[in-house]
Amino acid sequence: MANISKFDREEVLEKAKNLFWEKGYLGTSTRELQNSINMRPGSIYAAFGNKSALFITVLNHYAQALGEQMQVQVFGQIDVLQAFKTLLRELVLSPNANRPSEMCMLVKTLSELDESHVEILTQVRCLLVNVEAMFAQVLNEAKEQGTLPAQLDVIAAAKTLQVNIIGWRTYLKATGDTETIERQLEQLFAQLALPCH
Amino acid sequence: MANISKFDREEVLEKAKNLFWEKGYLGTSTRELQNSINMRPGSIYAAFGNKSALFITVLNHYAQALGEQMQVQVFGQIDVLQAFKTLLRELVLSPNANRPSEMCMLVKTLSELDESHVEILTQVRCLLVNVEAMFAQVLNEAKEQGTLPAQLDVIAAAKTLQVNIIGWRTYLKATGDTETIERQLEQLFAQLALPCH
DNA sequence: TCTTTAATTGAACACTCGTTCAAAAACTGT
DNA sequence: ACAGTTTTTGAACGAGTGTTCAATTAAAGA
Repeated sequence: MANISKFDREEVLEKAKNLFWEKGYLGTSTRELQNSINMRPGSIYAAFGNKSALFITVLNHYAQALGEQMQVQVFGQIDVLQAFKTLLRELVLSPNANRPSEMCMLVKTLSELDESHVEILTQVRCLLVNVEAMFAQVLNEAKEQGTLPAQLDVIAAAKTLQVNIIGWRTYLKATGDTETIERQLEQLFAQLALPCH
Repeated sequence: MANISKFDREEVLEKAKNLFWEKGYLGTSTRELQNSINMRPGSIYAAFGNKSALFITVLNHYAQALGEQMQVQVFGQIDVLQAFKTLLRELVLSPNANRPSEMCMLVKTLSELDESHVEILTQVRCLLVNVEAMFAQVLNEAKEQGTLPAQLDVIAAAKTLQVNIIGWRTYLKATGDTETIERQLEQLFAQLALPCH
């Protein structure tokens, strides 16, 4: 088993992430991967196992980056709800960011693979649960900060957020209609702030 | 150019649809396709061109079936909105239906492919626009029937429906949590019926 | 410095991919 | 029944797939 230095490993995972994110799991060949991360097949297999194991490692790397971004840009802020909305806008509408794909990598993977790739799907499902939990955590903290009504069902609202974000990013890839999504995002947050529903 | 009888062609497209829908465009090999539709490569290529052309034909077949279902099960009914809601519940929650995938085939395709498959993506985008237009048509008719308020912005509501359905089906593949989606579906229709927002 | 251990290389493997095409079979019209 | 046309067949092609492994290079320890 090979040992890559922590710095290199980060860089390698970042490049692999960009390629996988853009082309998908099936659409990415190991040959492209080799060029992208500048490693020869033997080294890759020594360090990561095989294609699917590398992919799962990349998925975890992707999710962890998201978690860290949330930690810094949301939970570290005074008004958590406002910060969350800002991050979401940046993440979904991304006016400038040159992401490999408009889609969330987790959702893209969930969409492209059938149940014959159980290991990968299981991991994706697990990571999506984590994301939803983070959303719930944000909403809870917002409740404590008084920016959301006390009666709000946080669990249900987190699920609604998840569904909408998935829909938004996919819809954007289909239409590019940012105005509509901007409006829907605004409307959803307005709805959350309502005393009851 | 081969000519398949209309009956056979329908059957072939149906089987190809089921395979492509389950495994995706990249995940389906022409070899599997040959077995599934029981045609030899030469015949397939004579009848449909190549893999991507066959796939596009299948996509159109898929969308047309959806359109016909809407025509019969929604526009043919007395209460259009109610019928639409029923169809949606069946389509999204599908308690018994053994569909090849929980996901919408158009969305699955949109998700899995990057811009290197322009022809396919373009067709998917076009078909999704048609679906959204059908939604708008339903809402308009519901308005005329008085089951939706006159002030409703039909175009915006159709987009909201589209986004939510995409989100619901994807979320269901991730979690299998039908109760949540059932609740969200109910909530969305309740919201549409509100005089204003 | 020299031996031992670890990591990297890239050619090669067995297989699958999408696609083609000459030959065989099945129809058509007379 | 026969010639002409269309359709189907399936072996074969070249390129690409994920993966392996003996040989080479680099690192570590004495």
